[in-house]
Amino acid sequence: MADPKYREIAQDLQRRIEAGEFSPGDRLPNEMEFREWYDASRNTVRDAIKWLSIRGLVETKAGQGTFVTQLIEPIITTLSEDPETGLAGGEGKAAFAEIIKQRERKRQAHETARQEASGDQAAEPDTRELPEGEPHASVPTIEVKFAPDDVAERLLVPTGAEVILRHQEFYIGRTPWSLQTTFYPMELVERGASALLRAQDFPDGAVKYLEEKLGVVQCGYRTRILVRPPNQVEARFFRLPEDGRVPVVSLIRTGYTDTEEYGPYPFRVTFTVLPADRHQFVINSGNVPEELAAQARDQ
Amino acid sequence: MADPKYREIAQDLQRRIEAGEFSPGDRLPNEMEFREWYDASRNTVRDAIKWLSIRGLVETKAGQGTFVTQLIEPIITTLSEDPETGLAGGEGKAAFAEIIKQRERKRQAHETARQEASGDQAAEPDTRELPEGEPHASVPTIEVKFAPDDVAERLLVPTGAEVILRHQEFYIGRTPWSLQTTFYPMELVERGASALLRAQDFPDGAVKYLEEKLGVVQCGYRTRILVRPPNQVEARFFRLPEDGRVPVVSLIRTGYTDTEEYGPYPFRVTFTVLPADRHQFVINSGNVPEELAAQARDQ
DNA sequence: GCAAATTTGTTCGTATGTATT
DNA sequence: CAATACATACGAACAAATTTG
Repeated sequence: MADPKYREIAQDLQRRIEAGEFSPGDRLPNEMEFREWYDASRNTVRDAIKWLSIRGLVETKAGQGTFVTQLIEPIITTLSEDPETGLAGGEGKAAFAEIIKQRERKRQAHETARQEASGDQAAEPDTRELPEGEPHASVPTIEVKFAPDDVAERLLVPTGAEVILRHQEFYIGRTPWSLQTTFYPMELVERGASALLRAQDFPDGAVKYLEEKLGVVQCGYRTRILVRPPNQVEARFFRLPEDGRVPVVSLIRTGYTDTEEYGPYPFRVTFTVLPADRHQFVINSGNVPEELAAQARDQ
Repeated sequence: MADPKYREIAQDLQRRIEAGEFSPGDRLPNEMEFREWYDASRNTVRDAIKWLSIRGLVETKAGQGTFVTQLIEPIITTLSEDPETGLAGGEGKAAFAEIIKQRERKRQAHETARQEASGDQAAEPDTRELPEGEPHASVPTIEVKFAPDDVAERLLVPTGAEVILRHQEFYIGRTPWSLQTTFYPMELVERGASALLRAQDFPDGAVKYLEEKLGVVQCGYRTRILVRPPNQVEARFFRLPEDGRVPVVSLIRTGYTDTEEYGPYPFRVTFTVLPADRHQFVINSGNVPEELAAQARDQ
């Protein structure tokens, strides 16, 4: 009992929103109106709105008003290998194919839904949109740096050893999609993989290049997934709301090779960062019947 | 340019914290002192602290003060199958073994670190602690319900069909760890799996039980991963901070079976919820040399 | 066990700044 | 340029949680 007033207001508003009194995208009454509704001061109303905003239910826009958050259609990334192509999910170009496929599925689902919509109590139409435009990558930026702790630990090189850093930004049309940074030990360049230092894309990916150039075959990889608040660079790139409510997912993928000469060792570590509010991930284990795998809406 | 005052203060404090002027767990000066430091009103100082608090850098405790957030040692869950045991990661009992193993590794790492600590500029000691006590599960609660949309879609039953819901809470010692709810189609009970309705644990897991009882073998499963704000029940169970800054990770795992009689079909869907600030996930693909897999600290 | 002191939390009022229409 | 709506900033008072004496 006896919640503070601003939370009572927030919860009443949450109830109203969830009851459908306001729909996603709707503008809410302005602060002055709420002041009268709830007989509270403007600051208290603002506290309530802030509480809802942090929880992602509403968004405020200076000069415009407060709006019920529009759900975002999540982009889904498969992190397990494709059993057919054997391709690693979630990285660079490999992910391009997936977003295209997902769009196609969505289009088909819409068709089906339209045909079935002869029924009356039709489920609410899914108005969420995937970002428009083609997926593409920025030109990579290259740096040679001293390995920070976490990179050194993963590449099994001494802290402070020189490593190559290749950084790319990915977009879907004009929507920022992901930030990706890969570290390679300098040793690969010394052994002849000089193209790692050139600021240009590898058409089939850097892993493929290393395989062809040096015979360094990726025999396996480990992906670590964690969730954290965005740093300033990330918040700006992804245009995340100022209030810091949207976390990012960080994928840390260490690739291993195994040669007779050197034995097994890690040869690259890739950090991929994505906003957590518009990305989901899928892992298939064993035999998942693709045709049944529900394209269920997310809870 | 010209950031608002409260953000200038917040960023100055962030810089000081990151520079080590205050260490994790330290109490910061109180609001009145900050008021003098920055020549700002108490409310402005509070706005700055709130900004840091949402980003997880500090925590406020009424009557005590504001503290630099203590890093939490993440619990790591492997979502790919164990190549030896073939066991699904992240679920119920299977996860118990992992936390035990992780603790053991941590203990060993500490030993090693102590021996190497003869060096001078020793890396800061990792003071983060894993939760104490043994992992254990609550007695399951059972319900028979009409399938909500998302469950129905995943189990390929009509919306509103009856399903069995088994819910459990997992703890490590007295620390809440995860909430787990599994839905089974009613049909499994009709075919004889009546123990699904009994409020008791399956010592080897429900999947094993269904295999032995009905010959329903899980041939594969798909795990969907998403991040979202906690609902009220989750926030209370996990004792998440009131300010709503800690999101939860939701794992949705659909298990498939494939029989000659019925063909392939989904036979269960499990929703697992974990706080995102103290959990990380790992997926192994291909051949990852276990002895090399870095126990790196997280960025 | 209680009372005082300390510290953050809530609520009001008011004025001015900034973004958008 | 004017009107509207949210954002920032200050001041003040009291409430609630916690520690300390």
